[in-house]
Amino acid sequence: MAPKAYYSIHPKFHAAVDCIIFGFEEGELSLLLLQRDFEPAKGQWSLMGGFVEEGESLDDAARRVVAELTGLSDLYMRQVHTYGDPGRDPGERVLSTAYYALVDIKRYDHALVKAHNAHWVKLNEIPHLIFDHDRMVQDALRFMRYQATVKPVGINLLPEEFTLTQLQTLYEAILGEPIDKRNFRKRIASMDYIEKTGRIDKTLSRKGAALYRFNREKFDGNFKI
Amino acid sequence: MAPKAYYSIHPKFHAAVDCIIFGFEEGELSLLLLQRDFEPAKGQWSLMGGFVEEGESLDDAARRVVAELTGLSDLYMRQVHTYGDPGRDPGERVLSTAYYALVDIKRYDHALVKAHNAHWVKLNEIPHLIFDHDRMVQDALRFMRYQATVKPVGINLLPEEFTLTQLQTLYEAILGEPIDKRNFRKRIASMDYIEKTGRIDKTLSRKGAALYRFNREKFDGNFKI
DNA sequence: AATAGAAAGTGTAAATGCAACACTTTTCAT
DNA sequence: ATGAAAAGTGTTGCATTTACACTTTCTATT
Repeated sequence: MAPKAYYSIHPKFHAAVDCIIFGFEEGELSLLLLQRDFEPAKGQWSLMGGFVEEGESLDDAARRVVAELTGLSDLYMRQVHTYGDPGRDPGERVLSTAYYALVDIKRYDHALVKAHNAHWVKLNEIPHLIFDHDRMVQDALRFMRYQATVKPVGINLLPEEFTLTQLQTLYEAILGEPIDKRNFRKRIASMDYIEKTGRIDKTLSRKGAALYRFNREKFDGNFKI
Repeated sequence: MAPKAYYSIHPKFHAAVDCIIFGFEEGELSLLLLQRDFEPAKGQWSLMGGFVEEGESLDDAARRVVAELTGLSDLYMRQVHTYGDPGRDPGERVLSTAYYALVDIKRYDHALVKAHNAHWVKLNEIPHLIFDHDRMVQDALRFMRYQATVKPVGINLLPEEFTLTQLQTLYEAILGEPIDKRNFRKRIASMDYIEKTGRIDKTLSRKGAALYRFNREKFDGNFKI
């Protein structure tokens, strides 16, 4: 076994997680940001974060922190990067691991979000954030965009059932460019894991649009990344 | 400013870096692994790692750890992922950030590697490693393979000047599949940042092969990822 | 001096995937 | 009855990728 000194001669650090929480509304991506009514950096904007506790994995800490703010515990989340420069937190040294989360904006707990003084902010209206959170957002956005091109993670931003128009608008928001409707629908049609539910949504058009659903089993079977 | 208690009520953790060091020889990728002659886990195989010290960034710690083993301080390195499950290190709780490094196998310091009881091990001969190092290797390999498909990071595994045959063999090793010579050379010819030096290598064939070099300036100009 | 061996180097044609492009259908509110 | 608004639907050209085999050059050997 290792002698205690093997570990104890080395320093320890606070560990935190910071979460880039993406939502989708009005055809645009938004982030859930805190206007901090607490120290440190009271009054400034930041990501939702929190310290890692004893016996808690990084992934669990990120899930807990996001659930504290949104009330949602079943979100799609991915680790992005760990930021460890000395001085990145001017108070004490903290290593922070960034995670991104994808939220169906119809589902989050409005009361919790309000209690934290958090707000959905559209991507192109994001204010300057504290510490290195601006960079975290850039890194998370790039990573999420990349993932969205190789697997349908974006679907986690939509309700369980969605129309192809919603899906296309979402991908236009994620990629930041318009997509041809016919080419888009051709591509979706070739993905057997995006399947018609048979139900029709009539809230957005007179004609009504077919509702689709993501079939995780078919996807996991056909696809490995 | 933040009250001290904001930080001090939270636990601190040891922070480490573990390095997946790739090399290329005999047409195959290898990793530089330690056969540990020290505790913990003496006698077993592991990645080269080390603790993060006060005032040292994660990137700096990773560079230091790789330099301790190879003597090389100018390597291409990238952060892969941070592993923070409680119990991942059976001794004490340690958060470990994995980095991969690419080494020109002609350049490393043989004495240092020998002193650490380290060995180059071909990818398909890798023994079971301690803790979660097996998973780190899998994650690093996937990440490095992906990066190699979008930018020419593989070139960091070759000497300053290299032949097209060497480059092709390297990419075959990275991607794990054979590549057609004519198609490969057509693609390389379209990359103006891989340029002929005018020099000829005669060590590998009677006829001699043109030596090429990576032009970082041309690449950075033409290409953004 | 001839030659055999070994790696370097070179072009074309078919197939596939991707991008561009505009009109019809359906339904409901007026 | 009709106008408005969104849903839905195929084809063609272009570019990229893949498949495929022989010639050149040099030197070590005989």
